[in-house]
Amino acid sequence: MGISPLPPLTPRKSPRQDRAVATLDAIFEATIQVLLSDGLIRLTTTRVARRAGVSVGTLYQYFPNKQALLFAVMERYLAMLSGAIEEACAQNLGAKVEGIAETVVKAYLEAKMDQAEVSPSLYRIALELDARELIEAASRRSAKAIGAVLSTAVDGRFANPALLAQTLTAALYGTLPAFCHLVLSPADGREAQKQLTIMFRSYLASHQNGGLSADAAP
Amino acid sequence: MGISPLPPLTPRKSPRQDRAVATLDAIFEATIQVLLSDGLIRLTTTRVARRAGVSVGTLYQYFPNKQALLFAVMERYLAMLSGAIEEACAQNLGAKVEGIAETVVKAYLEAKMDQAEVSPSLYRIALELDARELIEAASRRSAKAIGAVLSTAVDGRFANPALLAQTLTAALYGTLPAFCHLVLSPADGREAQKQLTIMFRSYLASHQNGGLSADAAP
DNA sequence: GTTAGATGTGAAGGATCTTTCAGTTTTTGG
DNA sequence: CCAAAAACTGAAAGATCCTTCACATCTAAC
Repeated sequence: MGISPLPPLTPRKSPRQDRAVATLDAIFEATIQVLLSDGLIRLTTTRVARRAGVSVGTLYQYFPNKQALLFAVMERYLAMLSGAIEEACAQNLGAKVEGIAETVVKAYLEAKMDQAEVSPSLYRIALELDARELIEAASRRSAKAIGAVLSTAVDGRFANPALLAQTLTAALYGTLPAFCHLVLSPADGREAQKQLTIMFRSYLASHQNGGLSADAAP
Repeated sequence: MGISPLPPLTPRKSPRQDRAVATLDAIFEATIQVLLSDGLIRLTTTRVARRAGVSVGTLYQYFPNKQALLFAVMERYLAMLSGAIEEACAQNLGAKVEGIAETVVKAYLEAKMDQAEVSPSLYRIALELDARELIEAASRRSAKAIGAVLSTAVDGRFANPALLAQTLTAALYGTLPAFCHLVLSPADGREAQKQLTIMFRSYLASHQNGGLSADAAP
């Protein structure tokens, strides 16, 4: 086993017509379903295709191999998460710090609760293929958005909003692997939201108006 | 797909000679190694056997199928965990409550840190095959041991030591899936130990000498 | 209506895997 | 030292699975 050829992981082609978009959606949905009902070991390209109501050939038209499919599913999930955060941030430009903290946490957890029952399966993928870069990329996007809202907050100027945003994002995404193994009940979700909001608010308050030097960078 | 035949998951036979014990150990170790280097999808009975320095046939002498092997690996890991707790409890009969709390947490986390780098892989197995019953059995064993020490504590009588033990065990094993996806550094381990010890001590203190009614059972 | 490009099909090749079994080697007990 | 039991071997059958490819079908634009 010398230098492995490193099979491509990027999609093979993008859909141009509407029905192709529908096909792709069906494939993604089917992948989740198979993962849920059959497990990762028994997840088969043929099985996924059949569940999606397509033929295997169609699947391979969009993904060069099975791993690329799993990667794409993971990517799509993370994009949904960071997308929700970005949208929430965009709608809170110029708001107050308290409101920002609450909105960000709420956006994240609501997006997560929507996918509550599939998240354990996605976590399984993340463990299997090494998805660190994917997760980091998503969290970088979120941090950028959060940094942007923070610097527009009407109350309080932050010495280093980017650093704060990075910390908050880490806390947010850090709880992801910790919790996504279990299916959160609505009650659990509410409680988690409450606790995280409090944490974020106090963290931000301690840095408000230069409360502490936050510029020390190695 | 009607009623599936439900393949057996129990070991095929037990080792009688020393070398057979060594073989089994090698197989277990090899399973972990393959899981670590190749992932769950590429974990193959042949691969495991080769890494263990045995032939496939030997592997199938002890396990009726691949799933039984994975189950056994999981079982062995959990037995180690609950075994560590049981031993710690046995050596603290008649001790003080503070000491008991500290010892139990320490025993659990030390056992876990020993296996730090394999724990993510084991978690992958736990997700794949449904290991809930296994985990519950292990935590029941631990709860029994903890309940026993608590009822012998020199200071303080507990109204319902079994209930307290059950709660503590849940907290302990509950953090297992939450944390075992990451490789704990020694520093993280120390910090976790500190926090859990504090939590346990205060929980126990609040119930000491009938501080609260703890007998409400549904 | 025609045609080029986009999309979809599914049988089949080739690779890999699980599991078995007939036979060999090692250990134990006498 | 010998026979019976235990342990081990590894080739190979049978089952899956990944992936491709030659071909059919559909869509859009002229």
